[in-house]
Amino acid sequence: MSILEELEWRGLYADCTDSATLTQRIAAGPITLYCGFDPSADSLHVGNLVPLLALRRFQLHGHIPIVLAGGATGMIGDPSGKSAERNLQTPEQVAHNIASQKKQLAGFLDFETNLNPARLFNNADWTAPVSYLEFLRDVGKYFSVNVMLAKDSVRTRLEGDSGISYTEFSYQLLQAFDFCHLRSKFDCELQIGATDQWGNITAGCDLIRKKLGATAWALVFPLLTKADGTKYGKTASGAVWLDPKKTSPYRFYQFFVQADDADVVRLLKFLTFLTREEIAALEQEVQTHPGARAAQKSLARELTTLVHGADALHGALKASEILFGGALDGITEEIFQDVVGEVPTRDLDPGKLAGAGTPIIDLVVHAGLAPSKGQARKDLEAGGIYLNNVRLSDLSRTATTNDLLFGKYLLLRKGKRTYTVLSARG
RNA sequence: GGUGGGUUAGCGAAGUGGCCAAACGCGAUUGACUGUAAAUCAAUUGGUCUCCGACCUUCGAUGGUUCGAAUCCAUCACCCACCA
Repeated sequence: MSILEELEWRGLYADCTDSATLTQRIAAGPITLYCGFDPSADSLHVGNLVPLLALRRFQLHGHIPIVLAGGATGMIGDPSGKSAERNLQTPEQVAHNIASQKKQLAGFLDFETNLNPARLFNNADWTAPVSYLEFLRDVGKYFSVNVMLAKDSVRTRLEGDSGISYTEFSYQLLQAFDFCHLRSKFDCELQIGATDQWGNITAGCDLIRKKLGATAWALVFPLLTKADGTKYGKTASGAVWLDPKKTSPYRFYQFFVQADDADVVRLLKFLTFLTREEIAALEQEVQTHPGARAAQKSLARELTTLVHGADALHGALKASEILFGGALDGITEEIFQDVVGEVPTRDLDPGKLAGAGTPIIDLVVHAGLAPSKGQARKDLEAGGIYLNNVRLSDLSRTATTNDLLFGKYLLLRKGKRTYTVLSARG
């Protein structure tokens, strides 16, 4: 199966500038391709996985992937998919974000192989030295404003209330310049991205044709959305990050375990390297034994291993067992330590537990599980507060030294799965 | 610039002198059921406390009338509509 056929069955093929010639080109031998990543945060999130893994899929098929960090484009801001003008990031922010993302980007591709090593560039390297006058003459001259205005990303903004600044309007030129540069210096013939990048990518293809008289292809895949049409990768508490400091491996694992039945097969195709047969088997499972959620668990296992490694997966599985398993009877301190690492932790003055102890309600507020004592009381009355995984019902209940696990921890829980560990050491 | 209408809790929206911490809907939180699901049902949804009750702070802002104001009056700010 060729890379294009594989993308097709995975549902990753949305559009291509010329699939017939691209098919021929790919059959003829390894192709160099790239995808850019926007440094709008200091970590990648699950939404970035689709393009990143697509690069990896190409590499596995023998092609040469280039990861492009948007050190230049990140200074401007891509208007695609945005309904309003963005605030500019400071150069320090962009530099910081690039540095953090670079490490993550590097983890998904093989830079060491002799055959088709991946490469990583920062577009600031070739964009920053170009003067404004040079840019207008060498790049701007090839663009028709009429065409630029017709791009979706620009048109929706012009039709909306907020308009678009000259800065963001110019964004497509910068991205086109990148593609053109990579085409001439590194023989990069293909750019991939999500469908919202179509306009920016084809701008590059046009520039390459006009300026270099060469061919280049655009290949885009669908945006990762849920069955209800909303954007995938967000939870109530924000994006799901790849950085373990921002989203713990446990939460990362749980995010995928909780995938909807209607989404899980598509997610397996988009985000894992499982084979067609393996995914078909899991799809069968979803239909015959939905309650077992084998597909969700496979998805979560695959991705946690891929992003965080086997050890982190082990910890996340153990923590899940405890946090969803119920009673804490007989657990060892070693296993509990996994939980401590995966759940928010707050310090607690050990003196507060001495003698009569501290009311549970105060601890719930201290742990950040309730915004006020009144709310904490209501949660407790409704049976939604657990100490060490035992439901509490007594309003006047206090926590004392006797409740400490291993002499230093209190495991406080609200509802089914919101936990905080109170650490009373020292 | 003129005339009229509006600004109420996370959002939408009732309330036009006391029974208003403010109907109702959505959202959110908790519980039951369940598959760590969906749907459904129930409770809660300004704060404090000695919590079946009491108190404190809220209805754009400030000041006033009144025993009593989200509600009446004045000024200011912002939004909308129509007219120029």
